[in-house]
Amino acid sequence: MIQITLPDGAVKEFQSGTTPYEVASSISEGLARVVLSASFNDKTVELSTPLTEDGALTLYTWNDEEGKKAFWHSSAHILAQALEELYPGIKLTIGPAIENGFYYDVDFGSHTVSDKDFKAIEDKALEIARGKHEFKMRSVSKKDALAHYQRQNNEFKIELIDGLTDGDITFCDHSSFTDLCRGGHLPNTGHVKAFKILSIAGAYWRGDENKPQLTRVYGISFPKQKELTEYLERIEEAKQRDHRKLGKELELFTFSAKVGQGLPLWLPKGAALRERLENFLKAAQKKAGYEMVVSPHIGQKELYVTSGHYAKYGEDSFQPIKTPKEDEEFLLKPMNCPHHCEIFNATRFSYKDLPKRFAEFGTVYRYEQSGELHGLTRVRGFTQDDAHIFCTQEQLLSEFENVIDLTLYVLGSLGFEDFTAQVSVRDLEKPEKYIGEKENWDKAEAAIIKAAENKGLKYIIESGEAAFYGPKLDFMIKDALGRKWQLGTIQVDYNLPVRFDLSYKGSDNEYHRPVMIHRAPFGSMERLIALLLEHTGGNFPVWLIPVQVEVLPVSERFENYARKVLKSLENHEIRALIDARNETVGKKIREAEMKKVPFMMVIGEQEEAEGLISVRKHGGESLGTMSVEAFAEMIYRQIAESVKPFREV
RNA sequence: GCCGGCGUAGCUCAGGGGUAGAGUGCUUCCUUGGUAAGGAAGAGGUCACGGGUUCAAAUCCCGUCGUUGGCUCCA
Repeated sequence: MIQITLPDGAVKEFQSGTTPYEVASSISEGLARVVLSASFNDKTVELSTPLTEDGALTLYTWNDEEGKKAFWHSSAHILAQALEELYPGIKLTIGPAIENGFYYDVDFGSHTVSDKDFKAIEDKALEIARGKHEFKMRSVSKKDALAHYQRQNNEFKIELIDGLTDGDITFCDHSSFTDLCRGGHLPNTGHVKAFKILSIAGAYWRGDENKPQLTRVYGISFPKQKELTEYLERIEEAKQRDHRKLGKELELFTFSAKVGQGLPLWLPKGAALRERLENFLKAAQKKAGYEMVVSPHIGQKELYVTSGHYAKYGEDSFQPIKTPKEDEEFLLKPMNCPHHCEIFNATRFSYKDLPKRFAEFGTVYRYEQSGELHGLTRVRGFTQDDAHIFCTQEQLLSEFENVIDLTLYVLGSLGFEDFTAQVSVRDLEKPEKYIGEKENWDKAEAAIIKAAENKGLKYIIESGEAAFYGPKLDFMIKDALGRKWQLGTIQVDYNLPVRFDLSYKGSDNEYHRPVMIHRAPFGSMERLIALLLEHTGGNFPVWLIPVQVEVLPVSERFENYARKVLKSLENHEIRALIDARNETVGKKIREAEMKKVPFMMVIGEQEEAEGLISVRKHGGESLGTMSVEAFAEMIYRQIAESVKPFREV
């Protein structure tokens, strides 16, 4: 007999050799119907794996991440079988479950797959699913495993098996299909009732662009058709919040092929929005002890050779600008740091002057690969809300913590509650990617983690995500479709101070090297506004929204009074427009609603007679009639409540 | 940069080897209105660009540019 501990702490006794599925059945018939996978002593097992020792068993259903993972992993097997049957001779590589669905990377040989093939693949997959084929794991010797894939000429699987230890190799069979697999499946294919191919994409073998490119087939599957339909509807809804769509509708920004790829053009409403955001941050930075500086858009090539950026990115950047003078070359600035280093160098500072905090909304230009450009989130010209803090080693920790405070204040004020704090450290296996001394990297990484700990920040550590000159604390935010983007970033840098020979006079009358913190709470104006659009669906908070009020005269007879109201609103610093077109009120309201204007003022006979305004909120709620002054009071109060000033330093 | 999709009126999109379509916006007129679309008329397109196939190309093929879903990259 064996003792099985269940998640609720209950201990039950079973015959040795009992399977997790049988345990589920013993608990209830209902559970047995919905159980999808299991883990035993924190190791993934099949539901059919006989348990032969005491241990803790967890059963997973569709409502658990682990259950979904098994579901989608199993679906990847089904996809692979379907592909193999439809396109004989293809080579399978890897096919994991992902956050939403699964994919399989396949070498299709000479066949080109396109969306026209999706239907056939889906039909075949569903046909396989309906066969209720059991997933069965079996151990295979390394020799047999290699022989299996040598017969198929599948160099990819052979490479995978080469990296495995003999004795640890398992295959999974279902129907007539066999795949190299670690396990974690559904009992059988019959659980999969809905199956959809989402897209295909090129993907490099092992994520290395120097290796062959495979075709990645993305799919998703569900236990019920209805859930697939709902999933697809959610995707469609998310697309309604796409910042590229909203930016066009709300007249914030545009692109022009003539101006160039990835170079946004800001329309009046968008430019004014940027200005409000800049002023918001400037006010907070002023309280936090920052000083604004200004640096030019270009710098001599030598500047970036000194900083090390030229060696790292020179080839892949906008190429140097020539001048009439021979051998003179300038680069469009791809970052502000070197300029700020020279600003620091312009003055001899004593330890009593530090920290120096130089801030600039600096526009930079980076030649991003064409395939990387994406709306406003990845562009070739963008404005960083940049600042560089030059401080002593002793000040580093508290300065870093202060920047965390500022960043959290900024994110909070803008309503970004759901972010991931990511400590981006170097990849210890690829030291060639980084510059600087190991001790300094150790110090810098330790300082970031310490600061995050002190601030009680919940963070994750990502290796290999550091900048080439130093580690970072990045604030990652998801867009409408769940893609993660880096907004705020705080970086510790021991390298540029050396390269620019920065120093300050210490209390010992000796020169010392300052430490540098790079930081941008927004990240960039462009990306911030993109994410803000996707998070709010364009319903910005009142203090930010381009048009706060639309004045809607009921007919031409009331246009004069409506214009007086408009003037009065403007005198109260309220951003208002008038819609004096020859249209019905209903139509004007509808359009103002669609433009997401938070307040509408319908102006007719009654309002004019009383000298008041009647206020309708976005969404339909009526606030009744009031004076412009009373309205202004209300809106001021609302703004004051939604965006509080940064704490005094 | 690589793999796939897409590019038709200002915008959203349908169509598709035989003289270019809708809705919306725009202009003008009628209507003078009360909280999510009042009515009529009109203007507006080298069907992204360049080649090719064909009696005939917006449509099929190739290339370029732009865009988009991924991969790689992201100072």
